[in-house]
Amino acid sequence: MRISQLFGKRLREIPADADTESHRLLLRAGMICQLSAGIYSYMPLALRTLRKIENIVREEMNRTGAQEVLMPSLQPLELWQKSGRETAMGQTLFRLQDRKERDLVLGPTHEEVVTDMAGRNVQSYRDLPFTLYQIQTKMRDEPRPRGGLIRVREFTMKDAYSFHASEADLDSTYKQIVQAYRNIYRRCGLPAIMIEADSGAIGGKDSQEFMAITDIGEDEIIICDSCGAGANVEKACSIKLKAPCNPVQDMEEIATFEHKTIEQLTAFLKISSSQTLKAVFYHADETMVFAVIRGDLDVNEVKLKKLLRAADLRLASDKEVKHAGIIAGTASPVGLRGIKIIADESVLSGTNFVAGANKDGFHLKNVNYPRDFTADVVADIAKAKAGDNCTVCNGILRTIRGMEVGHVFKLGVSISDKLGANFVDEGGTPHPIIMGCYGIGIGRLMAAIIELNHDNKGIIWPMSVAPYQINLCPLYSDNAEVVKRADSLYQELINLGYEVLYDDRAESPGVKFNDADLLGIPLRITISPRSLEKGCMEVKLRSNPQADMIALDDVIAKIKASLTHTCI
RNA sequence: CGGGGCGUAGCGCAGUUUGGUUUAGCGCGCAGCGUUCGGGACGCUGAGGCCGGUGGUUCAAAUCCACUCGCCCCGACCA
Repeated sequence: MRISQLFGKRLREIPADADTESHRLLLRAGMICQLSAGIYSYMPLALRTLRKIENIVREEMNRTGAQEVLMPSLQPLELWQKSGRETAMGQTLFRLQDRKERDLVLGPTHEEVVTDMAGRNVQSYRDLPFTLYQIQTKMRDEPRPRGGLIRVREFTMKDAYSFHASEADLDSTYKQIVQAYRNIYRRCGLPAIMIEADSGAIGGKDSQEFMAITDIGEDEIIICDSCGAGANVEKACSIKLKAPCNPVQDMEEIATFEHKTIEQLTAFLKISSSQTLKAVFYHADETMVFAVIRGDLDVNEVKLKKLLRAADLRLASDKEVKHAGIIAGTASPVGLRGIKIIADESVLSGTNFVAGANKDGFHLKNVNYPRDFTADVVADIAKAKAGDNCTVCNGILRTIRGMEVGHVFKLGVSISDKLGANFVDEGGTPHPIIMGCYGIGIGRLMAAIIELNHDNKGIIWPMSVAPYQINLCPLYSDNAEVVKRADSLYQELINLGYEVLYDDRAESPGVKFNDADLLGIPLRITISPRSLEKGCMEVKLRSNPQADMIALDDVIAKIKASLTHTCI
């Protein structure tokens, strides 16, 4: 491709609305064009990279034995009502009606459609197992699109679904797909780690996410450097610091005046926050929930929501708190009646806590579980944090941020059961098909690759996903010898099957070099009168500041070697 | 949905507080000609705007008021 013919302008100035590096670079390189919030066109360079990523994904999926299909974006709302996920998806679902006023949705994902299709084509355990996948457009009315391609409303996703007669069989396919995912990230030049994840509203057993580690990532990850275990903070468990344990003493009321928050209370009483109990009130599906946790910890709302099996969980309003007879600032589980109490395990890991007295200006000293109060449920509802200990190896945990570039989980029968997708076993008994599902956002993967592969000049594409392999860069377009050499090398490289971006413009060297760095094509070949006088061309890797002067006769061999060497 | 910011030429911005000196400007980019050229060259000439939209106030609105649409960021949310 000649740059003079290439559609899409490179920008010198940084677009004002772009805050993340991948967004800025995608815009500056002329790769994407925004149509609306979270809705983008992919221009020729971007599409080439997307296609390469798709092909890597396709190869690795095919290698697991998965079969490619293509399912519709237009889906009857009815299917979503049947699966029960219409409400779970809420406003994220794009809805529309056809001319007969039948309700449709634009598919945000395809569990429903694929399960329906599987159900129609499976009768017996003999028809199982199989895995289907597609590379297709998803539409989600995200509340807040952001960061260019990082969170968008219309995007391409590879989504795969596996169908099994047994859990053991699901486990084995799951492992294969995880390996395929690792291969995909490696081949795309994107370091990604696998962590434990919450399976979300969809339910299911195991769930893992693949994360590209970057500060602009939307997820917080708790990670252990000693054993390598990692988990999304939504899911992470940890061993908390011990609170002082002393002989149990009698409970007594103490005046604490205006000291209401944990900070004020600990300063006033000169104790550590781990010697206090904190109360947090939630509104879970129309009922009030009172959560009790040690004062030095925070409630993990995802864990709590899951524990309560609540569709909706939010902090209770001041009004609701008051209505429940709770005095905020000195709320207490002691003597509380008529409200569901959930206690974090940490209430067991200390003694003689200071808790509220549910009486303005007073707190209770020496509160002990279960002597002084009991909970309906005692469970782990605490947020893991940096400095806690790893539950696997007791190492010290730390926090990093990550960008989700893949998600796999064991769905089980949650969808197939509702949609009546059954098989009969050897004995002729029907069972819902056991499922797994596996997703990779292709566009987001491209954005992640840029986030992790760039410098202050521009993108540094890994060879495997670069829009072109070679940037042919002749300087001084009025020099006949340069042009002749460049034209013939361009033709020769194309004949050899290489993908070449030929900078045939009459621009100054500075402009060409800067554009080359911005576009990030892995190999740059510079042809100039100066190098030709020495009987050479200049060969340079984008990832390497040094260029090599290569004798004309050796240039092709050098290019071949460089490409083989940098191909992943 | 809560909080903040922004809509003026393809891009980046000034002008808006205090309405009139603006025929609405600057830089980049764009077109033509010439001189240049190893890390975003220079000169000359030129094109390009219903100042997001609608309605008001006024002799007069990019500028004041009301409504509205759109975009970005933080939070909530996120199979």
